[in-house]
Amino acid sequence: MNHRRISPPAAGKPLPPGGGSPWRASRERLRDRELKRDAVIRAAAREFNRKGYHNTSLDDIAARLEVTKPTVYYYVTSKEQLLFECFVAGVEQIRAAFRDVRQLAAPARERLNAVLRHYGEAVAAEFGWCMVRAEDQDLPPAMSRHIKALKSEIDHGIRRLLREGVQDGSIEPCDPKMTAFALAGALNWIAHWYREDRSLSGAQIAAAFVTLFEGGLRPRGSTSRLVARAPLRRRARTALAR
Amino acid sequence: MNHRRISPPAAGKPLPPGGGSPWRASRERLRDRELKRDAVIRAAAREFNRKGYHNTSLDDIAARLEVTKPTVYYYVTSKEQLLFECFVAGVEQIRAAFRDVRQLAAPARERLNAVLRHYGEAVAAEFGWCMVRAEDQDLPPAMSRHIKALKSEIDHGIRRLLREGVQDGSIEPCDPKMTAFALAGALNWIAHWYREDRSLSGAQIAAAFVTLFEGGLRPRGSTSRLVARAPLRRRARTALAR
DNA sequence: GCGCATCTTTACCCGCGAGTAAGATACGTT
DNA sequence: AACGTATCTTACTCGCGGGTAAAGATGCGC
Repeated sequence: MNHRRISPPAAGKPLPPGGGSPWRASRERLRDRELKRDAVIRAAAREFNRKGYHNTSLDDIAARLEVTKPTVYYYVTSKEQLLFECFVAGVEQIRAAFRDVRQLAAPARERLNAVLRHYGEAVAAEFGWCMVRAEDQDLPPAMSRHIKALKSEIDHGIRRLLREGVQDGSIEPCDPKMTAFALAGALNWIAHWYREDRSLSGAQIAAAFVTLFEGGLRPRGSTSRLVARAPLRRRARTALAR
Repeated sequence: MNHRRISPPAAGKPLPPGGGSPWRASRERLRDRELKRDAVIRAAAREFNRKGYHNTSLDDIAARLEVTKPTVYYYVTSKEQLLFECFVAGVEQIRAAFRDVRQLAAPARERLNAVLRHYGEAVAAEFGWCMVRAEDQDLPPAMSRHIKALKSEIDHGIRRLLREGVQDGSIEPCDPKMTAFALAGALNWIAHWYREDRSLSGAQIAAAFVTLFEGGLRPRGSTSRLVARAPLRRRARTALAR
């Protein structure tokens, strides 16, 4: 998503022709302010994504918006808040995925897959980096607690779906905690490399991952070709611990 | 691994009783220096792990070692180098895993599993955080390139094992690139949460992950109980895209 | 065209933390 | 004892960057 397409030109309603009440006018102004505020947050997300939180100065963000630093502070109270807002925006997409899926009648594994696909897309999207790489260390305690709560909510949402899946038989029995960590980890990690390698869309990546999660590496079905040709390699010299 | 158990008391040879040549003495001093240098790097790794790279000052590291900042600079030329050394130390463990496994006669999937187990343990260990969360953004170009090369080597090592597995039939056909990303991502992510939740050992986590990677979520074997009881949930209100 | 609110700028402050210079201390060697 | 080297400390420098004060610009209602 390119914020330039959205913020300064402000595609929305070009103020109603009837001329408005004083209230109307003030509401319009407010709307404008929030658009600009969003643009600031988006710009921050982009820069954080490019250079990392600590390597991004507010001057950088301001420059990217072609304004000066105090202007940024006019819309936001601190750098921390900027990161926080990005985080929340990213997480919100995932929470939405859980809400959507709750309405479905499908077995838990399919609902889980749907969530994971949205999850992966969110991580690959605008606020993915902020959502995933934001360290609670960088934020004041109140925000940090809030973020942890949100993360925990998502984590437990996944675990819950896993448990339900084991119950309804659509998921192989497993440790929900470890499994949730593995799934979320694989998806979160997308934020680390997707910046450099955008050869696939977020949706494609998510789909590929879900396929792996579902089926696993070990071949299914006909066990015939399983042992087909394990070529003899050099003699084992080291006993491989564990 | 607790560096206090290792570095200052210096478990190794307590200087040979024969008394030494002047050379001997100077060698002993050198040895001492390198022990201390290691202690510095370990201390840095611990602090980076606790508070993050940017939130850790060299004064912090020095204080942890009960020395002053210039002492740290006596053993190391910059903060960046500190991070770099930690990174390399962590990666080295994983490279060792690849070397070990190359000697094995097992099918590729088993060799891959062995690598992944070592990988997971390394991430959960002392330098795991540095290896995994170090952003190339934080390092000067030369180091950054070096790190990327090492990362790439590991990545391609995994992809190669995947391809070999598909060839020898021990691994279900898959996209090696995406699969490698997923596997490594899940394991890398351990570094994010293992600090807070140490209820399992690195080896246990790695084992659990490998089990999931191998088998996947979808139940195997008898398809009998698969459709057993998918309880009808609320009607689907939203069409779940994709 | 005046006054007021909104928005943006210029010009600053200031603390933190990386990095250093130069002097103490300890110790082995002669 | 006297020197030299390795090690560590005290006491700095200095720039970056988060944050702010206060003065313009812009525009809207009257």
